[in-house]
Amino acid sequence: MVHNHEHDACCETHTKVVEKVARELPDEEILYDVAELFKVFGDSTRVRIICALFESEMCVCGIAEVLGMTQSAISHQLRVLKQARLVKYRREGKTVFYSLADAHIKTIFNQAFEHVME
Amino acid sequence: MVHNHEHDACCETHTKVVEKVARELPDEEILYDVAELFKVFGDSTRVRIICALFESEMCVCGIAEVLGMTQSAISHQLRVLKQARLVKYRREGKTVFYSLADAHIKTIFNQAFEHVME
DNA sequence: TTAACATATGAGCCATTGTTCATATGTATT
DNA sequence: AATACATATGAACAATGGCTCATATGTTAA
Repeated sequence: MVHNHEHDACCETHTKVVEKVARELPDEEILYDVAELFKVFGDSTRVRIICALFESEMCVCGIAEVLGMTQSAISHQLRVLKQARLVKYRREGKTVFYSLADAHIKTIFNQAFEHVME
Repeated sequence: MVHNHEHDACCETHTKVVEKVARELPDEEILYDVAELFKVFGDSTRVRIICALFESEMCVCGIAEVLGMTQSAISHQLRVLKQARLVKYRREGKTVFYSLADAHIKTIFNQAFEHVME
């Protein structure tokens, strides 16, 4: 038989906790946005781009050279970072320089580094 | 013609920056692990599970009830969180209680919330 | 040991996504 | 205007990933 947990013993017992947690959980929409933000961070190419930009603003082909990837691949990923408002850019002649747009990024990444190095 | 950026004007001009950034970029392996960590955070179901566990330890079917999802779906995601060493669990009879295993998670999530709410 | 409950897991399906390739857009120089 | 360089973008393909369904494992009580 397929499980139906609406009225099983375990959840009956813990109804108080379930209701409390359900009440205090942040809005669906915010949780979705947080997941979307982490999704952007959840790719090693984008992580490497962000870490490169921690050091200095860079042009697209500069980033491509540092990471050993094609200009097209980098440009596509910069688009993702741009849409998430994580990078900003300025044009200088033919060249476009990208840099980080948000101060929270550094804090988030520092904590992440601490976690993976423990 | 296919672009070849090994010796173009832009990267010639910015060689200094490229070399500096390439030198200071963290190890490949660490950057990969950081991306893997964010990948785990980059799903709204897992974000909701983590936020639920911020409030209280919970059993699997309790989490399933709070999120309105099947026990199987939650169990699969808890496995991912377990493998990333983000949650721990204790058994009490038939029930398994999950809770958060790492203090960095709270800090990372607080910063993420601040970013999406600005 | 049999039945019932709580959780875990493997296979399969559908959707998402990162890269490549080709090409378009934008800018400066001649 | 024509060429060259820097960047952006669309289509297509392969790979990844989350959920469902069925079933297995683990635990307790009768």
